[in-house]
Amino acid sequence: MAACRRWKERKIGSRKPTINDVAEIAEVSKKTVSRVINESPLVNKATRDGIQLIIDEIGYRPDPQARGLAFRRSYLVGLIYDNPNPQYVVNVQLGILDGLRGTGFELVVHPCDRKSEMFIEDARRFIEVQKLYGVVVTPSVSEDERLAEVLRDIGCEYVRIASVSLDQDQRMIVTNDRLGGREAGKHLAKLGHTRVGMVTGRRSFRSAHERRGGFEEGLADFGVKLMPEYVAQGDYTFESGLARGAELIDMDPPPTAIFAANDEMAAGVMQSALVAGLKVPDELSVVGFDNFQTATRIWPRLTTVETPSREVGMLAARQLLGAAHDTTIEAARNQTFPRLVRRDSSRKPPN
Amino acid sequence: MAACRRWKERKIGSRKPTINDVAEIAEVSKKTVSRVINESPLVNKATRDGIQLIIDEIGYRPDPQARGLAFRRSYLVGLIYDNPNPQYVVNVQLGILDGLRGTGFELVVHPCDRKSEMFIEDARRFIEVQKLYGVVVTPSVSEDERLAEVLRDIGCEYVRIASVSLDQDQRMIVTNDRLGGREAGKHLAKLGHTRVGMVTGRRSFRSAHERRGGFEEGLADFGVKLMPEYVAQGDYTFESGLARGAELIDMDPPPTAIFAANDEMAAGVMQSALVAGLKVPDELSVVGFDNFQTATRIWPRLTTVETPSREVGMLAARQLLGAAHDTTIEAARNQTFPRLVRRDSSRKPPN
DNA sequence: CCCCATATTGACACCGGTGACAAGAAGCGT
DNA sequence: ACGCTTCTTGTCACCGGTGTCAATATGGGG
Repeated sequence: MAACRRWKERKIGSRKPTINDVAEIAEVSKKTVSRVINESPLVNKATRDGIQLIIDEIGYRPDPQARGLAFRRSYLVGLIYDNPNPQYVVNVQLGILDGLRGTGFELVVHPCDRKSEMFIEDARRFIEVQKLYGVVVTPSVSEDERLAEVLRDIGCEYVRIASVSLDQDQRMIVTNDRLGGREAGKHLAKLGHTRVGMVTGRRSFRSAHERRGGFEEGLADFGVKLMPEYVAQGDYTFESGLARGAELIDMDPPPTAIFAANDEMAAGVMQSALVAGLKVPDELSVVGFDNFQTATRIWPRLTTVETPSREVGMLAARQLLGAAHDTTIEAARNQTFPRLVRRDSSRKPPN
Repeated sequence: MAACRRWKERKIGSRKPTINDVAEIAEVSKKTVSRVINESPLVNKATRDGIQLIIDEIGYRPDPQARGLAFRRSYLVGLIYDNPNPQYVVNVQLGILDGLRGTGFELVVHPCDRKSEMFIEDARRFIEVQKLYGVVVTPSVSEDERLAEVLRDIGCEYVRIASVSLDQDQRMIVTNDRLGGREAGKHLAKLGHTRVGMVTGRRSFRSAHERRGGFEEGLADFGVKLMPEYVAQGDYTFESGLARGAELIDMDPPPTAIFAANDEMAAGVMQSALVAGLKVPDELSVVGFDNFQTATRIWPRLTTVETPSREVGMLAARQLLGAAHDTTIEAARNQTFPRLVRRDSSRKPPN
């Protein structure tokens, strides 16, 4: 084998080795080498081993562009998102990369603006031009059926991440936000809260309805009812949490606990409580959703519901590739479950 | 022109049009079409216009893979980072995408672990295999000279983002953290603080030294000295801010103001003040660095120094591509300047 | 020993672009 | 009219892989 290293020095120099180099050294046709790198079963074991040895020795890596050209698709996976929360995006990204590691696939990011009328055409062009192998779509774009249709139309593999199953086909990772909301509701009800408020998420996000619905269910499990007048419409921004929180606190009587549909809004609610001179958690309990960094940076530290977003990304990537290497040992899970993280912003109601 | 659309229907069907289709419709050789899409000046204007019309009409987009194969490089830009702060990463990412928009380049993300011994080889493989056109490197990997050397070695375009200029060649975006530290120092000194503490950043990060050095300069501008015993070694994590903050507060006499080298640590310091029953800003002023979301989520809202990270990303992308389209109208700026954001966590010292 | 099915390999065109170079047309001076 | 530039375009091989199909061994049955 040292021979082939010398061979390499002389013949290839510092150039990146190609399939032709491997073929020449192994004295076989490039097609045979191609079969080896594609793990075709039609190669004699001895031949395969010999070629593999040479490949390892000279450090040959097939060129994804050439391969893609011949295969008519690339070794790229796209991440389509319009989620404004950086922590979420980065976590999902990391998760996808976890799932992609060692597969030769790379991740191309593509934020988009769902409000723009061009975004569908944009995404389509992006996918078609790059011949993406597949894409992962996060909320809230993942809820756009037009996009899903385009994806099916152009025959691109895809996985949608969403709080709830959106279609019959299984190309989804479901985060079960409803169960998360339920955890929050049960938690507050068990603590003894009965006059409970909520700041909901942006109406156009599916998760907003799931989280609210789940919350009501969780309360109902303990016979507590979420009264409509204690429900304020937020939009997942800190500012809306601040404003709606202030309104709820201002009611007579005020709620003894507020569930905000995400941590950003929960931080807003806590700040409005602070401004109003209300002590959290003694006079007001607050529960959030997401368990992002903010949850532990504010004081008191926020009780919240966590969705394992990095794991979600990994599962999405696995599912995407599973469609390729069609036999992953086990069918990857296609959903995750939220869990309650108890911290210092919730306790039993006063008196 | 309607003719060529009909032509398309009949001949191409729903297939993605290729350069051959364009050539056939225009009745020229594919090489001429190639010249048009590459904006070669060696094409007759009439010919060019005719071909361009057809291209637009049938919606032809050159295949980046084929182009890349022939050009021996891809139309991909890599982002290499190991920065743990999601907000920073996302901002830079968005900025790069801003700078890439409309150029046909796409962004491939590649987080890495600087502590791993393989990370250099990893990055090299990533770049070579994907034949990246260029890469953007963020702190703190950007400070790794071995990586820079590898990049030069394999002839990959690159731009390093760092707090201070690291090499003679101009492949950098400099964020001038020293000036930011100075702003913080001047701010506290002007408020009248003289017994000032600091929690520094991780020693191995260049920015930590810049921010500290700048801070000392800013204080010195007003005759204030940063006493070594009031300097605590942090590592940019919230936890270190919490611990070092508690220690500083515990000193006798305690500092009347603390500058933390990033917002995460500042949040920690503020939490430790809260725990110690110290009122911010009345009894203790706190200033951070970064102006990330956390700064406005905690209470009181944090006075901090902002680095325009999205703009940094955009400039990096521009500079990268500037090397390609070698005449951008004006030489893009290659540095940014921090600015102080005054909020509620700093005021004049007590008594 | 011959015939045929199976296992293994290679030849060749092709994916969709590009570079190098040559060829044809047009304009110019003589 | 002729030779020489300059402008414009085309031919052909090539980038580094793949699919198709044919060619060549190999082994078992009659």
